[in-house]
Amino acid sequence: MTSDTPSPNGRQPAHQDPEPALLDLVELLFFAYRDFTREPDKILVDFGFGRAHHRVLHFVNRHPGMRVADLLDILKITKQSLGRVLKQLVDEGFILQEAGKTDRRERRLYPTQRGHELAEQLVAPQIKRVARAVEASGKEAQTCIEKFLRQMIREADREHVGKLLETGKTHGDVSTKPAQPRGPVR
Amino acid sequence: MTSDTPSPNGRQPAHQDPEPALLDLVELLFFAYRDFTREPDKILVDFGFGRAHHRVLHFVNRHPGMRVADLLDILKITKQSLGRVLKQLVDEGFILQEAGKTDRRERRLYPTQRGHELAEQLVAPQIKRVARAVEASGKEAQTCIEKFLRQMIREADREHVGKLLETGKTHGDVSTKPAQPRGPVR
DNA sequence: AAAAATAAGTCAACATGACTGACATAAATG
DNA sequence: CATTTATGTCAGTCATGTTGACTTATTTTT
Repeated sequence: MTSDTPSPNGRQPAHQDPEPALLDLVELLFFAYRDFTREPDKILVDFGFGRAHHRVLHFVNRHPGMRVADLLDILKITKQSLGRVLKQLVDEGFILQEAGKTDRRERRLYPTQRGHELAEQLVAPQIKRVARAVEASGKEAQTCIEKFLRQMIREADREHVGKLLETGKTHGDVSTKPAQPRGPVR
Repeated sequence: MTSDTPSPNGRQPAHQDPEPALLDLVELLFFAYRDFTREPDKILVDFGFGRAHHRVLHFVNRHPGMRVADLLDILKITKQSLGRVLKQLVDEGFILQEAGKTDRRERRLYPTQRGHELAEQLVAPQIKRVARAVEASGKEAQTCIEKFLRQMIREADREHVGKLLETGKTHGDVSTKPAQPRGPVR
């Protein structure tokens, strides 16, 4: 038994939180994320896709020329799991594969026109939601929100993710030079 | 084709973002959440449970006396899905059910001692992670982070969630009066 | 008191996306 | 030539979600 007085029937009273505001953040993060993924999920249904497809497509769209190994590294799923959704995306013309120029074992991944469009369609409601939330929080809040989210990433990955965000900005095709892979969404 | 000049082979160049900082937030949210759920996931394995169990147990622990209908309402999953994990949690002694005092159709849900302890064990790393991230972002950041996360919740649910967070603070048992249900985690 | 509505539980069937572990192929590297 | 690497694949399993129809107990409404 804990410090709380237990009911005679073995039930437990609600937990007395040492820092209620932090627990609120924990729970708000759940709700925020739940709704953050809702709109894309709805869109995906029409394409017969699921979340996994979104992740992969988002990555590849933001990082044309990304390798399978890079995806595995960031999604942290198994080859099997990735292989299944990737194959579907390729078969249905959303992603195309190409042998690496310098290392022909590699399969470089690129979004097709369709893939690019779907990726945009999926991320649009997420950007809109974030944009509105930032505005409603006061524009100056953006800095601390970004800081907070970065700090939420486990220390071992933090720098890596930082680089991914950077290289995501440098637009151009990366088919010749590996380039750091970058973040998915959801 | 979009405004970007497509490669001759049908590949698409990386997307030129209208507001790169917002897209960063979108992706950081993914990474933050990914790592936010990692530690509880690891713990759950030892109990033969998954994320669904975490959600249900968290709810019930924070809201003793919650009804099945309340859980369904907030988790937004089907009775079948909830039923499966709830049954496991009951069978293995983490949650107990009791007919409502005023309305005996209801099944009021309560954490047992074990359930209470597991819920605490699961939320602990999440609180720790949030606490550290808040501190590293400057303590004054907490306000705008909370604002932001609240605004990320879809408008239709925002007030409801606000109430849930409130009632979660009022500690006591709610077996006689329904009380607003409250937020899960993850 | 009979009828309707509500809370919960249940059945059967199914889809998605994750897992494991072993193995195959092609190509690069030593 | 041997080894390592990048990728793909086979076969099977599990967790968690879905749908829709139906039952039971109980409360509420007419």
